Amino acid sequence: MKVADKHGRIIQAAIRVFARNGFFNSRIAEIAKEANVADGTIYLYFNNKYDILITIFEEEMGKIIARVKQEIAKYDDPRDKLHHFALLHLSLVEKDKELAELIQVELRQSSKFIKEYRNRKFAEYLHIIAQILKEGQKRGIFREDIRPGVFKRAFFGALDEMSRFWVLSTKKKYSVKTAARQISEYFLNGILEEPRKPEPKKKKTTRKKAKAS
Amino acid sequence: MKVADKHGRIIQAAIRVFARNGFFNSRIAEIAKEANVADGTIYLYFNNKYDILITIFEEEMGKIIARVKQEIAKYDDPRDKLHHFALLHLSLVEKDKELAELIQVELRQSSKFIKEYRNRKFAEYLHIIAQILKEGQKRGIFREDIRPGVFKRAFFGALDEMSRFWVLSTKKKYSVKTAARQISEYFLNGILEEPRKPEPKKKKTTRKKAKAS
DNA sequence: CAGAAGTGAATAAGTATTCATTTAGATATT
DNA sequence: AATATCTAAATGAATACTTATTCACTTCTG
Repeated sequence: MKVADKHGRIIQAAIRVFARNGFFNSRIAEIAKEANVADGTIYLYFNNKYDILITIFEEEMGKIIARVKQEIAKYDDPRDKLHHFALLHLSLVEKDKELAELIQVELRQSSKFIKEYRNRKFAEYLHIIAQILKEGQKRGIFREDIRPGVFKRAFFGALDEMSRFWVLSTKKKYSVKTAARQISEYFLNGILEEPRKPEPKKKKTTRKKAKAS
Repeated sequence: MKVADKHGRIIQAAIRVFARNGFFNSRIAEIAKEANVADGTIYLYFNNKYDILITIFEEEMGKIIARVKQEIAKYDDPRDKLHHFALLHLSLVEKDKELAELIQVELRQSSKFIKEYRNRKFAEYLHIIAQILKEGQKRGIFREDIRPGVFKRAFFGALDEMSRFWVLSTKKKYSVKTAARQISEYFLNGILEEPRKPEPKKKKTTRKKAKAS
Protein backbone atom coordinates (compact mmCIF):
# COMPACT_ATOMS: atom_id res chain seq x y z
CA MET A 1 0.00 0.00 0.00
CA LYS A 2 1.46 3.27 -1.10
CA VAL A 3 2.07 6.06 1.30
CA ALA A 4 -0.26 8.22 -0.70
CA ASP A 5 -3.17 5.83 -1.06
CA LYS A 6 -5.70 8.54 -0.47
CA HIS A 7 -8.72 6.34 -1.10
CA GLY A 8 -7.58 3.83 1.47
CA ARG A 9 -6.53 6.47 3.94
CA ILE A 10 -9.92 8.14 3.75
CA ILE A 11 -11.76 4.85 4.17
CA GLN A 12 -9.74 3.88 7.19
CA ALA A 13 -10.13 7.30 8.76
CA ALA A 14 -13.86 7.23 8.09
CA ILE A 15 -14.21 3.83 9.76
CA ARG A 16 -12.60 5.23 12.88
CA VAL A 17 -14.53 8.48 12.86
CA PHE A 18 -17.92 6.95 12.05
CA ALA A 19 -17.40 4.26 14.68
CA ARG A 20 -16.49 6.90 17.23
CA ASN A 21 -19.31 9.38 16.62
CA GLY A 22 -21.87 7.65 14.50
CA PHE A 23 -22.49 8.66 10.92
CA PHE A 24 -24.63 11.70 11.55
CA ASN A 25 -22.44 13.12 14.27
CA SER A 26 -19.30 12.75 12.19
CA ARG A 27 -17.86 15.72 10.32
CA ILE A 28 -16.25 15.53 6.94
CA ALA A 29 -13.62 17.85 8.36
CA GLU A 30 -12.80 15.31 11.05
CA ILE A 31 -12.37 12.50 8.56
CA ALA A 32 -10.20 14.72 6.40
CA LYS A 33 -8.02 15.64 9.34
CA GLU A 34 -7.68 12.02 10.44
CA ALA A 35 -6.76 10.98 6.91
CA ASN A 36 -4.32 13.87 6.53
CA VAL A 37 -6.01 15.27 3.47
CA ALA A 38 -7.91 18.44 2.78
CA ASP A 39 -11.68 18.51 3.10
CA GLY A 40 -12.05 18.98 -0.62
CA THR A 41 -9.85 16.01 -1.42
CA ILE A 42 -12.48 13.68 -0.07
CA TYR A 43 -14.78 14.81 -2.87
CA LEU A 44 -12.25 13.73 -5.46
CA TYR A 45 -12.63 10.17 -4.24
CA PHE A 46 -16.24 10.04 -3.07
CA ASN A 47 -19.42 11.65 -4.28
CA ASN A 48 -20.62 12.62 -0.84
CA LYS A 49 -20.57 11.70 2.81
CA TYR A 50 -23.06 8.91 2.33
CA ASP A 51 -20.99 7.42 -0.45
CA ILE A 52 -18.13 6.93 1.97
CA LEU A 53 -20.35 4.85 4.23
CA ILE A 54 -21.67 2.75 1.38
CA THR A 55 -18.20 2.17 0.02
CA ILE A 56 -17.02 0.96 3.42
CA PHE A 57 -19.79 -1.61 3.47
CA GLU A 58 -19.23 -2.60 -0.11
CA GLU A 59 -15.53 -3.18 0.28
CA GLU A 60 -15.35 -4.51 3.81
CA MET A 61 -18.39 -6.75 3.75
CA GLY A 62 -17.15 -8.20 0.51
CA LYS A 63 -13.88 -9.14 2.14
CA ILE A 64 -15.65 -10.67 5.11
CA ILE A 65 -18.01 -12.77 3.04
CA ALA A 66 -15.18 -14.10 0.90
CA ARG A 67 -13.12 -14.91 3.94
CA VAL A 68 -15.92 -16.75 5.70
CA LYS A 69 -16.82 -18.81 2.64
CA GLN A 70 -13.22 -19.82 2.20
CA GLU A 71 -12.83 -20.80 5.84
CA ILE A 72 -16.06 -22.80 6.02
CA ALA A 73 -15.07 -24.78 2.94
CA LYS A 74 -12.24 -26.35 4.90
CA TYR A 75 -14.63 -28.45 6.92
CA ASP A 76 -16.79 -31.27 5.71
CA ASP A 77 -19.16 -31.96 8.57
CA PRO A 78 -21.96 -29.37 8.72
CA ARG A 79 -21.68 -29.39 12.49
CA ASP A 80 -18.08 -28.32 12.18
CA LYS A 81 -18.96 -25.75 9.57
CA LEU A 82 -21.50 -24.21 11.90
CA HIS A 83 -19.12 -24.13 14.80
CA HIS A 84 -16.37 -22.58 12.74
CA PHE A 85 -18.73 -20.03 11.30
CA ALA A 86 -19.46 -18.89 14.82
CA LEU A 87 -15.80 -18.91 15.73
CA LEU A 88 -14.77 -16.89 12.70
CA HIS A 89 -17.61 -14.42 13.00
CA LEU A 90 -16.72 -13.63 16.58
CA SER A 91 -13.00 -13.55 15.81
CA LEU A 92 -13.49 -11.02 13.04
CA VAL A 93 -15.51 -8.83 15.35
CA GLU A 94 -12.84 -9.02 18.00
CA LYS A 95 -10.10 -8.24 15.52
CA ASP A 96 -11.67 -5.11 14.14
CA LYS A 97 -14.07 -3.67 16.65
CA GLU A 98 -14.39 -0.33 14.93
CA LEU A 99 -15.53 -1.87 11.68
CA ALA A 100 -17.79 -4.25 13.57
CA GLU A 101 -19.41 -1.39 15.43
CA LEU A 102 -19.89 0.53 12.24
CA ILE A 103 -21.57 -2.39 10.52
CA GLN A 104 -23.68 -3.20 13.53
CA VAL A 105 -24.77 0.32 14.31
CA GLU A 106 -24.85 2.34 11.13
CA LEU A 107 -25.96 -0.34 8.76
CA ARG A 108 -29.22 -0.32 10.67
CA GLN A 109 -30.15 3.23 9.81
CA SER A 110 -33.69 3.61 8.66
CA SER A 111 -33.04 5.21 5.34
CA LYS A 112 -34.58 3.35 2.47
CA PHE A 113 -31.23 3.11 0.76
CA ILE A 114 -29.53 1.48 3.68
CA LYS A 115 -32.48 -0.80 4.24
CA GLU A 116 -32.27 -2.12 0.73
CA TYR A 117 -28.54 -2.23 0.82
CA ARG A 118 -28.42 -4.18 4.02
CA ASN A 119 -30.93 -6.64 2.68
CA ARG A 120 -28.93 -7.25 -0.43
CA LYS A 121 -25.56 -7.65 1.22
CA PHE A 122 -26.60 -9.44 4.36
CA ALA A 123 -28.69 -11.85 2.38
CA GLU A 124 -25.44 -13.23 1.04
CA TYR A 125 -23.99 -13.63 4.49
CA LEU A 126 -27.10 -15.24 5.92
CA HIS A 127 -27.29 -17.48 2.92
CA ILE A 128 -24.05 -19.15 3.97
CA ILE A 129 -25.72 -20.28 7.17
CA ALA A 130 -28.80 -21.52 5.36
CA GLN A 131 -26.60 -23.53 3.01
CA ILE A 132 -24.84 -25.25 5.88
CA LEU A 133 -28.19 -26.18 7.36
CA LYS A 134 -29.58 -27.51 4.11
CA GLU A 135 -26.56 -29.64 3.48
CA GLY A 136 -26.84 -31.09 6.96
CA GLN A 137 -30.48 -31.85 6.35
CA LYS A 138 -29.69 -33.58 3.10
CA ARG A 139 -27.17 -35.74 4.88
CA GLY A 140 -29.65 -36.61 7.60
CA ILE A 141 -27.65 -34.85 10.29
CA PHE A 142 -30.07 -32.00 10.95
CA ARG A 143 -33.78 -32.37 11.45
CA GLU A 144 -35.93 -31.82 8.40
CA ASP A 145 -38.40 -29.57 10.18
CA ILE A 146 -35.86 -26.82 10.80
CA ARG A 147 -36.74 -23.86 8.58
CA PRO A 148 -33.66 -22.42 6.93
CA GLY A 149 -35.24 -18.96 6.80
CA VAL A 150 -35.76 -18.90 10.54
CA PHE A 151 -32.62 -20.75 11.45
CA LYS A 152 -30.19 -18.53 9.59
CA ARG A 153 -31.61 -15.44 11.27
CA ALA A 154 -31.67 -17.00 14.70
CA PHE A 155 -28.11 -18.22 14.43
CA PHE A 156 -26.81 -14.98 13.02
CA GLY A 157 -28.78 -12.98 15.56
CA ALA A 158 -27.29 -14.92 18.42
CA LEU A 159 -23.77 -14.19 17.21
CA ASP A 160 -24.60 -10.60 16.42
CA GLU A 161 -25.97 -9.83 19.85
CA MET A 162 -22.99 -11.48 21.49
CA SER A 163 -20.77 -9.33 19.33
CA ARG A 164 -22.60 -6.19 20.31
CA PHE A 165 -21.79 -6.93 23.90
CA TRP A 166 -18.11 -6.90 23.07
CA VAL A 167 -18.28 -3.91 20.83
CA LEU A 168 -20.18 -1.69 23.21
CA SER A 169 -18.63 -2.69 26.48
CA THR A 170 -14.91 -2.53 26.88
CA LYS A 171 -14.68 -5.42 29.27
CA LYS A 172 -14.83 -8.84 27.70
CA LYS A 173 -16.17 -11.41 30.07
CA TYR A 174 -16.08 -14.39 27.75
CA SER A 175 -13.46 -15.52 25.29
CA VAL A 176 -14.27 -15.88 21.63
CA LYS A 177 -13.74 -19.59 21.94
CA THR A 178 -16.06 -19.98 24.87
CA ALA A 179 -18.79 -17.92 23.30
CA ALA A 180 -18.54 -19.68 19.93
CA ARG A 181 -18.59 -23.07 21.55
CA GLN A 182 -21.54 -22.21 23.77
CA ILE A 183 -23.59 -20.77 20.95
CA SER A 184 -23.00 -23.57 18.48
CA GLU A 185 -23.76 -26.01 21.29
CA TYR A 186 -27.11 -24.37 21.96
CA PHE A 187 -28.11 -24.74 18.38
CA LEU A 188 -26.76 -28.22 17.87
CA ASN A 189 -27.70 -29.95 21.09
CA GLY A 190 -30.00 -27.57 22.88
CA ILE A 191 -29.70 -26.72 26.50
CA LEU A 192 -31.72 -29.50 28.06
CA GLU A 193 -30.15 -31.81 30.55
CA GLU A 194 -32.14 -34.85 29.60
CA PRO A 195 -31.54 -35.66 25.94
CA ARG A 196 -27.83 -35.20 26.18
CA LYS A 197 -26.10 -36.20 23.04
CA PRO A 198 -24.37 -39.58 23.35
CA GLU A 199 -21.08 -38.99 21.51
CA PRO A 200 -19.98 -37.54 18.26
CA LYS A 201 -18.86 -40.63 16.39
CA LYS A 202 -16.33 -39.43 13.92
CA LYS A 203 -14.00 -36.57 13.99
CA LYS A 204 -13.10 -34.67 17.02
CA THR A 205 -10.77 -31.76 16.58
CA THR A 206 -10.27 -31.05 20.20
CA ARG A 207 -11.45 -33.20 22.96
CA LYS A 208 -12.74 -31.70 26.11
CA LYS A 209 -11.24 -33.41 29.05
CA ALA A 210 -14.00 -34.00 31.50
CA LYS A 211 -11.92 -33.12 34.44
CA ALA A 212 -14.19 -32.54 37.35
CA SER A 213 -16.90 -35.06 36.75
CA MET B 1 -56.69 10.81 29.62
CA LYS B 2 -57.83 14.07 28.13
CA VAL B 3 -58.57 14.50 24.49
CA ALA B 4 -55.83 17.06 24.35
CA ASP B 5 -53.10 14.89 25.84
CA LYS B 6 -50.33 16.80 24.17
CA HIS B 7 -47.55 14.76 25.76
CA GLY B 8 -49.04 11.53 24.47
CA ARG B 9 -49.83 12.97 21.08
CA ILE B 10 -46.28 14.18 20.65
CA ILE B 11 -44.84 10.84 21.74
CA GLN B 12 -47.02 8.92 19.34
CA ALA B 13 -46.28 11.27 16.49
CA ALA B 14 -42.57 11.06 17.23
CA ILE B 15 -42.66 7.26 17.18
CA ARG B 16 -44.18 7.38 13.72
CA VAL B 17 -41.89 10.07 12.39
CA PHE B 18 -38.68 8.66 13.88
CA ALA B 19 -39.56 5.19 12.63
CA ARG B 20 -40.22 6.57 9.18
CA ASN B 21 -37.12 8.73 8.74
CA GLY B 22 -34.74 7.79 11.48
CA PHE B 23 -33.93 10.15 14.31
CA PHE B 24 -31.46 12.37 12.48
CA ASN B 25 -33.54 12.74 9.38
CA SER B 26 -36.65 13.66 11.31
CA ARG B 27 -37.69 17.28 11.71
CA ILE B 28 -39.24 18.75 14.81
CA ALA B 29 -41.61 20.52 12.45
CA GLU B 30 -42.77 17.19 11.09
CA ILE B 31 -43.46 15.78 14.52
CA ALA B 32 -45.33 18.93 15.47
CA LYS B 33 -47.44 18.76 12.36
CA GLU B 34 -48.21 15.09 12.88
CA ALA B 35 -49.17 15.75 16.49
CA ASN B 36 -51.24 18.78 15.53
CA VAL B 37 -49.35 21.14 17.77
CA ALA B 38 -47.09 24.08 17.11
CA ASP B 39 -43.34 23.57 16.91
CA GLY B 40 -42.84 25.53 20.08
CA THR B 41 -45.34 23.45 22.01
CA ILE B 42 -43.01 20.49 21.86
CA TYR B 43 -40.55 22.42 23.96
CA LEU B 44 -43.12 22.84 26.69
CA TYR B 45 -43.17 19.08 27.11
CA PHE B 46 -39.63 18.07 26.21
CA ASN B 47 -36.25 19.66 26.71
CA ASN B 48 -35.03 18.94 23.21
CA LYS B 49 -35.28 16.56 20.32
CA TYR B 50 -33.12 13.98 22.00
CA ASP B 51 -35.27 14.05 25.08
CA ILE B 52 -38.24 12.91 23.02
CA LEU B 53 -36.33 9.83 21.93
CA ILE B 54 -35.19 9.00 25.43
CA THR B 55 -38.68 9.47 26.79
CA ILE B 56 -40.06 7.08 24.23
CA PHE B 57 -37.61 4.41 25.35
CA GLU B 58 -38.20 5.13 29.00
CA GLU B 59 -41.95 4.87 28.79
CA GLU B 60 -42.36 2.18 26.17
CA MET B 61 -39.60 -0.15 27.29
CA GLY B 62 -40.92 0.10 30.81
CA LYS B 63 -44.33 -1.07 29.66
CA ILE B 64 -42.82 -3.93 27.68
CA ILE B 65 -40.69 -5.20 30.51
CA ALA B 66 -43.59 -5.11 32.93
CA ARG B 67 -45.80 -6.91 30.46
CA VAL B 68 -43.29 -9.66 29.78
CA LYS B 69 -42.57 -10.28 33.43
CA GLN B 70 -46.24 -10.58 34.15
CA GLU B 71 -46.82 -12.98 31.28
CA ILE B 72 -43.87 -15.22 32.08
CA ALA B 73 -45.01 -15.57 35.67
CA LYS B 74 -48.05 -17.48 34.49
CA TYR B 75 -46.00 -20.52 33.64
CA ASP B 76 -44.17 -22.78 36.00
CA ASP B 77 -41.97 -24.89 33.76
CA PRO B 78 -38.87 -22.95 32.60
CA ARG B 79 -39.26 -24.55 29.18
CA ASP B 80 -42.70 -23.03 28.92
CA LYS B 81 -41.43 -19.70 30.20
CA LEU B 82 -38.80 -19.62 27.51
CA HIS B 83 -41.22 -20.51 24.77
CA HIS B 84 -43.72 -17.91 25.91
CA PHE B 85 -41.03 -15.30 26.19
CA ALA B 86 -40.27 -15.86 22.53
CA LEU B 87 -43.92 -15.83 21.63
CA LEU B 88 -44.63 -12.61 23.47
CA HIS B 89 -41.52 -10.85 22.21
CA LEU B 90 -42.41 -11.56 18.61
CA SER B 91 -46.07 -10.73 19.18
CA LEU B 92 -45.22 -7.35 20.61
CA VAL B 93 -43.01 -6.61 17.64
CA GLU B 94 -45.75 -7.59 15.26
CA LYS B 95 -48.32 -5.53 17.09
CA ASP B 96 -46.35 -2.29 17.02
CA LYS B 97 -43.88 -2.38 14.19
CA GLU B 98 -43.11 1.31 14.32
CA LEU B 99 -42.08 1.19 17.94
CA ALA B 100 -40.16 -2.01 17.33
CA GLU B 101 -38.28 -0.45 14.47
CA LEU B 102 -37.50 2.59 16.53
CA ILE B 103 -36.14 0.53 19.39
CA GLN B 104 -34.20 -1.74 17.08
CA VAL B 105 -32.71 0.95 14.91
CA GLU B 106 -32.33 4.11 16.91
CA LEU B 107 -31.49 2.59 20.25
CA ARG B 108 -28.29 1.40 18.60
CA GLN B 109 -26.93 4.82 17.84
CA SER B 110 -23.33 5.25 18.79
CA SER B 111 -23.72 8.18 21.08
CA LYS B 112 -22.33 7.57 24.51
CA PHE B 113 -25.63 8.47 26.09
CA ILE B 114 -27.59 5.97 24.08
CA LYS B 115 -24.95 3.33 24.62
CA GLU B 116 -25.21 3.68 28.36
CA TYR B 117 -28.93 3.99 28.25
CA ARG B 118 -29.36 0.88 26.19
CA ASN B 119 -27.10 -1.03 28.52
CA ARG B 120 -29.05 0.00 31.55
CA LYS B 121 -32.48 -0.68 30.16
CA PHE B 122 -31.77 -3.75 28.13
CA ALA B 123 -29.93 -5.33 30.99
CA GLU B 124 -33.27 -5.60 32.71
CA TYR B 125 -34.87 -7.27 29.73
CA LEU B 126 -32.01 -9.70 29.22
CA HIS B 127 -32.02 -10.45 32.90
CA ILE B 128 -35.46 -12.00 32.57
CA ILE B 129 -34.00 -14.59 30.21
CA ALA B 130 -31.07 -15.31 32.46
CA GLN B 131 -33.42 -15.83 35.39
CA ILE B 132 -35.44 -18.39 33.47
CA LEU B 133 -32.27 -20.26 32.62
CA LYS B 134 -30.96 -20.23 36.17
CA GLU B 135 -34.20 -21.52 37.55
CA GLY B 136 -34.18 -24.34 35.04
CA GLN B 137 -30.66 -25.20 36.02
CA LYS B 138 -31.56 -25.27 39.68
CA ARG B 139 -34.37 -27.65 38.90
CA GLY B 140 -32.10 -29.90 36.89
CA ILE B 141 -33.92 -29.22 33.65
CA PHE B 142 -31.21 -27.24 31.91
CA ARG B 143 -27.58 -28.21 31.71
CA GLU B 144 -25.30 -26.69 34.30
CA ASP B 145 -22.62 -25.72 31.82
CA ILE B 146 -24.83 -23.21 29.99
CA ARG B 147 -23.54 -19.71 30.76
CA PRO B 148 -26.39 -17.35 31.54
CA GLY B 149 -24.42 -14.38 30.23
CA VAL B 150 -23.98 -15.98 26.84
CA PHE B 151 -27.34 -17.65 26.73
CA LYS B 152 -29.44 -14.58 27.40
CA ARG B 153 -27.71 -12.68 24.60
CA ALA B 154 -27.92 -15.55 22.16
CA PHE B 155 -31.60 -16.12 22.83
CA PHE B 156 -32.48 -12.45 22.70
CA GLY B 157 -30.34 -11.98 19.61
CA ALA B 158 -32.13 -14.76 17.79
CA LEU B 159 -35.50 -13.17 18.48
CA ASP B 160 -34.24 -9.71 17.69
CA GLU B 161 -32.88 -10.65 14.30
CA MET B 162 -36.06 -12.49 13.44
CA SER B 163 -37.97 -9.36 14.39
CA ARG B 164 -35.81 -7.18 12.21
CA PHE B 165 -36.79 -9.29 9.27
CA TRP B 166 -40.44 -8.46 9.90
CA VAL B 167 -39.84 -4.85 10.66
CA LEU B 168 -37.76 -4.10 7.61
CA SER B 169 -39.50 -6.20 5.03
CA THR B 170 -43.18 -5.77 4.47
CA LYS B 171 -43.85 -9.36 3.57
CA LYS B 172 -44.04 -11.78 6.43
CA LYS B 173 -43.09 -15.27 5.46
CA TYR B 174 -43.43 -16.92 8.85
CA SER B 175 -46.11 -16.57 11.47
CA VAL B 176 -45.23 -15.45 14.95
CA LYS B 177 -46.24 -18.85 16.25
CA THR B 178 -44.04 -20.72 13.81
CA ALA B 179 -41.04 -18.53 14.43
CA ALA B 180 -41.42 -18.63 18.21
CA ARG B 181 -41.82 -22.39 18.21
CA GLN B 182 -38.84 -22.90 15.91
CA ILE B 183 -36.56 -20.64 17.91
CA SER B 184 -37.42 -22.04 21.31
CA GLU B 185 -37.03 -25.50 19.84
CA TYR B 186 -33.52 -24.71 18.62
CA PHE B 187 -32.47 -23.64 22.04
CA LEU B 188 -34.21 -26.40 23.95
CA ASN B 189 -33.56 -29.42 21.81
CA GLY B 190 -31.05 -28.34 19.22
CA ILE B 191 -31.33 -29.05 15.56
CA LEU B 192 -29.72 -32.48 15.39
CA GLU B 193 -31.63 -35.38 14.01
CA GLU B 194 -30.15 -37.99 16.24
CA PRO B 195 -30.84 -37.09 19.83
CA ARG B 196 -34.42 -36.32 19.08
CA LYS B 197 -36.43 -35.84 22.16
CA PRO B 198 -38.77 -38.82 22.52
CA GLU B 199 -41.84 -36.70 22.96
CA PRO B 200 -45.04 -36.59 20.93
CA LYS B 201 -44.73 -33.90 18.32
CA LYS B 202 -48.24 -32.62 18.80
CA LYS B 203 -48.16 -30.80 22.03
CA LYS B 204 -50.95 -28.51 22.92
CA THR B 205 -51.59 -26.14 25.75
CA THR B 206 -53.06 -28.93 27.80
CA ARG B 207 -49.84 -30.73 28.12
CA LYS B 208 -49.18 -32.62 31.21
CA LYS B 209 -46.77 -31.17 33.67
CA ALA B 210 -44.81 -34.34 34.17
CA LYS B 211 -41.99 -33.24 36.36
CA ALA B 212 -38.93 -34.52 34.66
CA SER B 213 -38.22 -37.66 36.58
C1' DC C 1 -58.72 39.05 34.33
C1' DA C 2 -54.48 36.71 35.75
C1' DG C 3 -51.80 33.07 34.81
C1' DA C 4 -51.11 28.99 32.05
C1' DA C 5 -50.81 27.04 27.65
C1' DG C 6 -49.92 27.45 23.00
C1' DT C 7 -48.10 29.61 18.76
C1' DG C 8 -44.89 30.12 14.78
C1' DA C 9 -41.76 33.52 12.69
C1' DA C 10 -37.12 34.88 13.59
C1' DT C 11 -32.69 33.58 15.19
C1' DA C 12 -28.37 31.52 15.65
C1' DA C 13 -25.44 27.70 14.56
C1' DG C 14 -23.64 24.33 12.26
C1' DT C 15 -21.66 21.93 8.12
C1' DA C 16 -21.77 19.43 3.46
C1' DT C 17 -20.20 20.82 -0.66
C1' DT C 18 -18.06 23.86 -4.10
C1' DC C 19 -14.51 26.02 -6.74
C1' DA C 20 -10.80 29.51 -7.51
C1' DT C 21 -6.31 28.82 -6.59
C1' DT C 22 -1.96 26.33 -5.56
C1' DT C 23 1.19 22.43 -5.79
C1' DA C 24 3.63 18.45 -7.69
C1' DG C 25 5.03 15.48 -11.23
C1' DA C 26 5.78 14.53 -15.87
C1' DT C 27 7.28 15.76 -20.37
C1' DA C 28 9.16 18.70 -23.78
C1' DT C 29 12.52 22.36 -25.21
C1' DT C 30 16.81 24.81 -25.25
C1' DA D 1 21.35 19.91 -17.37
C1' DA D 2 18.52 23.52 -16.78
C1' DT D 3 14.29 25.56 -17.78
C1' DA D 4 9.70 26.00 -19.51
C1' DT D 5 5.10 24.03 -20.20
C1' DC D 6 1.22 21.34 -19.14
C1' DT D 7 -2.12 18.68 -16.41
C1' DA D 8 -3.98 16.18 -12.63
C1' DA D 9 -4.25 16.26 -7.86
C1' DA D 10 -4.89 18.70 -3.85
C1' DT D 11 -6.27 22.52 -1.03
C1' DG D 12 -9.35 25.05 2.33
C1' DA D 13 -11.96 29.36 2.70
C1' DA D 14 -16.40 30.80 1.24
C1' DT D 15 -20.98 29.48 0.11
C1' DA D 16 -25.51 28.05 0.53
C1' DC D 17 -28.26 25.88 2.78
C1' DT D 18 -30.80 23.45 6.69
C1' DT D 19 -33.07 23.28 11.17
C1' DA D 20 -33.22 23.09 16.44
C1' DT D 21 -34.50 26.27 19.55
C1' DT D 22 -36.23 30.68 21.33
C1' DC D 23 -39.45 34.17 22.79
C1' DA D 24 -42.67 38.08 22.02
C1' DC D 25 -47.13 37.61 21.39
C1' DT D 26 -51.96 35.42 21.38
C1' DT D 27 -55.50 32.41 23.09
C1' DC D 28 -57.53 29.64 26.58
C1' DT D 29 -59.51 28.66 31.16
C1' DG D 30 -61.13 28.84 35.82
